[in-house]
Order: sequence, then C-alpha cells, then structure tokens
Amino acid sequence: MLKDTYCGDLRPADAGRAVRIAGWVHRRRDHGGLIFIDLRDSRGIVQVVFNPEDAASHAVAHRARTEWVLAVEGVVRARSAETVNPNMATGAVEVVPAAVQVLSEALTPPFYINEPVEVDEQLRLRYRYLDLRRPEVAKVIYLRHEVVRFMREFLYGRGFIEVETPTLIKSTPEGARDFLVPSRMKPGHFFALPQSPQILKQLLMYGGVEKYFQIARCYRDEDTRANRVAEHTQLDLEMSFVGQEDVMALIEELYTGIAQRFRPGALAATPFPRLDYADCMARYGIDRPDLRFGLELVDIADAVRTSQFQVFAGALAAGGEIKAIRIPGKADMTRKEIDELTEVARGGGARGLAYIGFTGAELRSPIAKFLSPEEVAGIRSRTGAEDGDMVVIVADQPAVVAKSLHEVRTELGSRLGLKDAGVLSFAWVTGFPLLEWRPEEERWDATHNPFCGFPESERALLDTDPGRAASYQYDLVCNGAEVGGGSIRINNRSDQERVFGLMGYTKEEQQDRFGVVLDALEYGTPPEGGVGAGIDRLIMTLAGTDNIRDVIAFPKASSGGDPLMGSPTPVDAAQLAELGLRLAEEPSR
RNA sequence: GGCCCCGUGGUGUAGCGGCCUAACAUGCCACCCUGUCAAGGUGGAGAUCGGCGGUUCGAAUCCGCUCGGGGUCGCCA
Repeated sequence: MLKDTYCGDLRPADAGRAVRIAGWVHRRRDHGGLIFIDLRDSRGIVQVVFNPEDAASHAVAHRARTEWVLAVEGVVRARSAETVNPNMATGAVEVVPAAVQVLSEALTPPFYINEPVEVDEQLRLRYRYLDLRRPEVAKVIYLRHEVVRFMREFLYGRGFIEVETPTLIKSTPEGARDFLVPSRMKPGHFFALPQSPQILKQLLMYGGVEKYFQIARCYRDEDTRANRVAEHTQLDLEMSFVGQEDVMALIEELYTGIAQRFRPGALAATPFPRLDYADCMARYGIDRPDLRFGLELVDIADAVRTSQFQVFAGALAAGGEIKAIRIPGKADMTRKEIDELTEVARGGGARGLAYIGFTGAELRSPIAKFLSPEEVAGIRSRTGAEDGDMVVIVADQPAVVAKSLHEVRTELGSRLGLKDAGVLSFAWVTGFPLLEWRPEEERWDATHNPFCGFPESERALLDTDPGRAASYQYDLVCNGAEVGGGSIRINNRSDQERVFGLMGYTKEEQQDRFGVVLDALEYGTPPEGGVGAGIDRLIMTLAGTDNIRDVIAFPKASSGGDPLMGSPTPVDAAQLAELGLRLAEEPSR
C-alpha cells in the first residue's frame, strides 16, 4: 500500500505519528518559501507543509499543480494555536513531509473540483470521474452507500436473504414502455429489461424463500424528469406468511431507523400517521400528500347547495364538488399572486379559482355579489376562516377539484415557506381501491398491480361494484413523494383469474402473459406480500436535492443519453445482421 | 410529440442594434513573496459570442431554421 492513513482522518491525537498519505492536490498556496498543499482523498483534506530546507520535497511542491496525485511520507504535527484552521476537520494538524512522490500529473480540470460552483450539468456528466471528486458530490454517493448498507444490515438481521433476479426477462405490454433486447439465438424475439422484479419475487415466495430482498435496478423507457430516470434502483422486498400490518411494521421500522440515523431530529412523527385513501384524497386531493403543512381541502358544497351562483350551481348539477382552501392571514394577497394561483389551478384543469378575502366587514371577492350572506357565512364556518384569511375555491368534477386544489396547495406550501427541508414527514396511505375504471379502454385496471390482493370483506363487491372494492395496498409517502408501495398479493388462482377477468383479459391472454403466476398458484403458495421502495428518491430527500442525477454515480442525462460513455450509439451492420434486425431508417448523424 | 428557458475566454457571469478592437470574477502561465488555508502582489496568454441562413450601412445583441442542454405537459407508479 502506498498509504496507511486517510488524509481526512488525521487528528491532534495523531501528532508525532509517521504516516504515509496519498491523494489529489486540492489546493496549493506557494509563499515562495513555504508551500502549503491541501491533499485530498476520499475521507477529506489535510494540509502538507513544504519547507525550503527540504529542497527535494520543496521542488516537487513547487512543480505540483491542482489534481496531481501525490504520495507523501511524513510526520503529523500539531499546529501552533494561531495557525489552527477551525473550518477544517483536520485543521489542528498538518503533515511535514520527509519524502514526496508524484504518482500522476494532471491537466487543469475543465471545471472546479475544489470549489462548490454550479457547473453546466452536461460538462459534469461528460467528466463524471472528475465531478465525483468534488466533495459535495462524493458526499451524496457516500450517503447512498451508507443508506443501502443500513438497509442490508437491517434486513440481514431480520432473516432476509438477498437474491438476484434476471435482468433479461419477458416483455409485457402494459405499464411503462419496456426497454427491449433483441435475441441472437432466436431472431425476431426480444427480451425486456424489468420494470421491477414483481413476478420474480412472487415466484421466490412460491419457491419457499420466505424473506427476500434485493437492491434491484428497474428500467422504464419513458421520458425523464428532474426526479425520474430511465433506470432507477429500488429496495425490492417480499415476505411470506404475513399480512399488511406485518410488512408495514417492518418497513416503518426500517425507515424510522434510516431517518434517525441519517437525519437525526428530522422525523415529524412516529409512528407514521395512517391515512385512508378516500380521506386522503378528500383532504389533500392527492394520494401522496406533503404533510409538512396543513392547508387542507374543505368541502363547502353544503354551504352553497342552493346558491344562485351559476358556477357553483352548475358544478353541483353536473355531479361535481366545491372545495376550498383557507389561507391564514393572506386576505391581502396581491392581485398578481391571485392571478398566479389561478394559473396553477388552471394547470390542474380548473376553469378558474374563486376567492373570498375576509377583511373585516368588507369582503374582498369578485363572487361575493352572487352569494347570499348565509352562503358566505357557511363558507366561512366550514373553512374556519377568520378575519384576515383568504379562501380559494374550485368548483368542478371531483377529479378536477382534487388535482387543481392539490396543485394550489403545493404551490402555497412553497410560496409560504412551509416546506421545511429539515423535516421528514412520513405517512402511510392505505385502503386504495383495487381497481379503477379506464373510460377510454372501457375496462378496469389495477390501481397498484394486477397481483394486489383484497380483504375477504371486499369479495362480494367484485361482482356488484368492482370500483368500490378496497385492496391490500399500502403506500409510504414522505414530504409529498411516494417513497415506496406494496401490497399483499393474491395467492390463489381463482381470485387472480377473477381480477384479470375484470381487467378485460381473456383466458388466453392471461395464460400468455401471466401463465407462470397462474400455474404456480396451483402448487401451494403462501400468503405473501412486500414492497418496492425507490432508493434514488429516498436519497434525494435525505440529501436535500431535487435532481435525481445528483444521487446516481453515473446517471443518464435528461435527454436520455449518457454523456460520459456517449451512449446510445449506432451499431455495426454486422451486429444488426447477427440479430436479424434491419433499420427502418438510418440513424441520424 | 407540445410548451417554456438556456447556449459569450477553461469555469461562472455581464453585455441585448453602432461606445464590443467583447467586460468582470475565478482559473491558467511567469515572476516576487517563509504560516497560509478562496493566501497576497505584479505582469501575461486566453472567447469572432453553439451552428447555418436572413434583416440591417452595421448583429453577441433582431428574425428563421438547426444542434446541444435543462424544465414541464403528455407518458410514467
């Protein structure tokens, strides 16, 4: 080993020790006589002092430049009191070299490694190996490692075994678009990369594994977003002989542990609050609410049930809803703010955003003149509005009201500074419907996945009113993002066929797509369930970033390609021929 | 696929019709300097303003197309 100690680990207790350190020149301060070099490695930075009296070492220090790689043999020395740097972890010590070796010289890097400056993301990704040297980038990658290690150790300790599943699997047309991999052995046939190991982990349960987990890569060939990439990683987990509460308890313990370990004091509440799906939708308009703040949706339909105001009357007559959000102390919101909120509501599908500002005896509202005093009083009492409060209202179909007011609520959370980055507000959402109606396709579709089970009490509803049947699904949300979701699965063939049938699959289609599961269900299968929990988003939350690429060592760019490796690329005609493929059009450039 | 934003020395920005022979900071190079830690000082090199075309007497600046990047809707759990 060229080094026996990490630069970043040196402390006053090491004073007097002979050490061998090695790392990158982070910064160099040349005083003509004395030269200071801050040497950086994976654990941190330490100052090395070169004195002209040691001519050989001093000459190396004089030549050395940023990002050169040096090995230093020397002695750790406590700094004198007036030269201690309290801003550095190693600031009370320095290394006095006896011998210095240049392991590698370096070009001037294309961007700053030693300063936390915003750099064009594509440039960072193209030189990701340099970007990874930046302490603030390395920190997040290290955090990710520590979190995953925590998960592994937690699960090992509870009897889970880690099993790998294939990444070349069978394509299924539903869900997201598959990444396809052509088969050379069977031209014209394709593998797909898994969107998740869902079926495979169920088969592991059927195979008697009982407690499985995997840090699993999942692929979806869909457009990216700031928090969405084509390949993401999830903690995939499945357990046999359990019910919903068992899985939730395990996951809650895991995430509580992670939060306490990596963000001490940030946890808003334990145990995690439970929200029933219907209640959650009613109060927040979304199944993954940000619970760091209130601003809940309030149903005010009863207060205006007989209103002459066309917008309200029309919405109710069409089977719609009227809901409001009370914004404390914001009756004096500027016209511009109101317009901007209205735009947000329109983005959610609403045709407008009505408002009433309760400013003492006067009302600040363009709709007040259409409402009776009793109706205004009803709105006020239902929302709990006090003088100085603003109430914003959307009247429309339930889905529109939910979506638009959710977006207004989220926007208000940001504008009013209610999204405290120092808080982790976890919650469970349960009681999801098993199925939802797809009007365009005129069929039922699984809310979660088609293997999701349901309580015995719901069975009759599958025949009479499938949309009302509740499921054994549970989602874990945190600060407005879904961090994980799972279910207790169906574990008998007839129920599974029943659900597939409702989803509009013929027997043949069922057998073709899900025959493995259906057949396996006839050979003795345990009640089982599990979760899939997104790791990238969890790390984003813990690290406080809103860019998913920050938490991935080698991410794809937003445009879907990899600026580092230059992929994707065209391939040789010979490669295509071998696969039995012909291009419909020549690749551009 | 739609919409929005961005593209100026190595990096980050300013300039938004003639004062630009393109500015500032930092980095880079050289020299001076023995306790700094974003070291300091002096001097120097470095961009035809993503590309193409157009408008204009004149374009980094206006217009069109195009390429690249980011965000978002669609899509996606």
